[in-house]
Amino acid sequence: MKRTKIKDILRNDATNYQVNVKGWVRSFRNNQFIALNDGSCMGNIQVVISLDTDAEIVKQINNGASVSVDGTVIASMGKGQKVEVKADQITIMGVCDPEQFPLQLKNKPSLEYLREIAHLRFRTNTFGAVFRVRHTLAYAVHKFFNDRGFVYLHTPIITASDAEGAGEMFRVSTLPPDNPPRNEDGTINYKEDFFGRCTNLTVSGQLEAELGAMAFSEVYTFGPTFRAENSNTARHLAEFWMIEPEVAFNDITDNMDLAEDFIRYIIGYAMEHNREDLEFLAQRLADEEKQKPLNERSELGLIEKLEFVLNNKFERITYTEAIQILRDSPAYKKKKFQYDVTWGIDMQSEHERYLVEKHFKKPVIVTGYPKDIKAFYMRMNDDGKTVAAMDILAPGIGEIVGGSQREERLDMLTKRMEEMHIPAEEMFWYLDTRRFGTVPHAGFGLGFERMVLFVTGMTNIRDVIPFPRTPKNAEF
RNA sequence: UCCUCCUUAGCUCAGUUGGUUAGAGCACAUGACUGUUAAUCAUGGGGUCUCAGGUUCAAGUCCUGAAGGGGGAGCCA
Repeated sequence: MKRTKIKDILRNDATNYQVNVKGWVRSFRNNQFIALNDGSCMGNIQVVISLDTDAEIVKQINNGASVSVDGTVIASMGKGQKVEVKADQITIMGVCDPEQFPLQLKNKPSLEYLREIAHLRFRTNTFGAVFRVRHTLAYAVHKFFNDRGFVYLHTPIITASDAEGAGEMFRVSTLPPDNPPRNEDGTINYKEDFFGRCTNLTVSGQLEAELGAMAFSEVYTFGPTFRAENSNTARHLAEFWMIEPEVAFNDITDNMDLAEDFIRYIIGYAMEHNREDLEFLAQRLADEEKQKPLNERSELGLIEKLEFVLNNKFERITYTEAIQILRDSPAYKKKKFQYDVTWGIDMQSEHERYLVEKHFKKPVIVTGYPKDIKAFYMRMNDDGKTVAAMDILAPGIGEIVGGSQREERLDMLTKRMEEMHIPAEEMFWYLDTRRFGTVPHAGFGLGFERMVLFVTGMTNIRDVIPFPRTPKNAEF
């Protein structure tokens, strides 16, 4: 018989039909009742086995074992579930030695412990929910852009440009690490390397996406990104997924509108399609918050927070206004900030958190940053001091989006590159877009895992990517 | 990378001022029960107190160092 997904049995009330279900045992009670889960949804189906089931088989129905059950869906005779499967035949597909199985669900294993057994943690309610939501968000990303006529552009994973300046990169090389060929001055001779030059894993697909936007008008990338920074925080990964739309003819305001629509859309899509998972995660978060002192708890539950974001426009302020708000704040006057606030500073997390979590209590888009703290490709404003950058700051996460209108004027761009010591010769292909039919354009980068954090209410980025890569950690 | 805290049974955690044989719940094993809902009940096994040094008559407990992890910061998405 063809397998029926547990989700499909649970979501309709029909009874008295034959099914085959397959899955993993979550709980076995009273030598009779199996809570079976196949990952298709949060819920388990209760399988009832007959009292005369072979004792050898009963013995093998342990937590974690995989079983296949032929039976009849009936209205449940017990409380706690509407329907259940009365088993005619049960076979053990894979035994699971309870003495060795490291995942014992009844022990309330901590997130930190589960991270050490990341290969098994999908079998928990929490991670089941997180990764179903992650999937839905990823699907919604593609759907959003596809529905709006964007071209999904696969930008390279391996790049030779060392001019992006976005932090430390992972080198890609086939040279023998213990004895690489060297130039006369002792430096490594990359001419003998696989690509004939020094290459790295990408830190951003933006520059290439801009090339695509100069032909398709609107493109986006969604792929892995690598940063070799020694960042040990709950918000950083060495390997993460980034979404980078790039749109010709858009200015900074269009860019903000796009980012806001996009974020709202994918949240709404997850709310619609993963309601059960999100409700479980909301409850999990609420339970976790009960452990915290009152003043550290969030005012809104997870669902309420997401609904709030869906129903309220983001606050839009300029950098200059942000600085003014901070300087006028009671926190500043009482000298609560560790770092001083003056125009020109790169805002510290304490400043960003104050704006988002205390002052506005919602996502905030900050525009018009001083040119000196932003990248070379951002468009110079008429004041000559600020650039058309935008960061979106989210409560609890910090910077979730970083974007800008790009400098489309060749003379301005080359001037900025000179000032910031970016080698223009190596970037001829980038500058060519400004030479041959340049147009105003804008785009942004959104850290996918940070988005998943925001939607699931999880607090450590290592718990929203299946197999996290962080400094000193590349297990699995 | 910096600051700070933590590391005791398979998991989650107690462990008093340094003092006899280091405890609990869950998990696990054996048995009982059989419409259970993290099933329940009884019995039982299970410890290099993270590691390496040191102080002391005596160290899970105090000191030094290392490793791993958490929280915060920086860098950023």
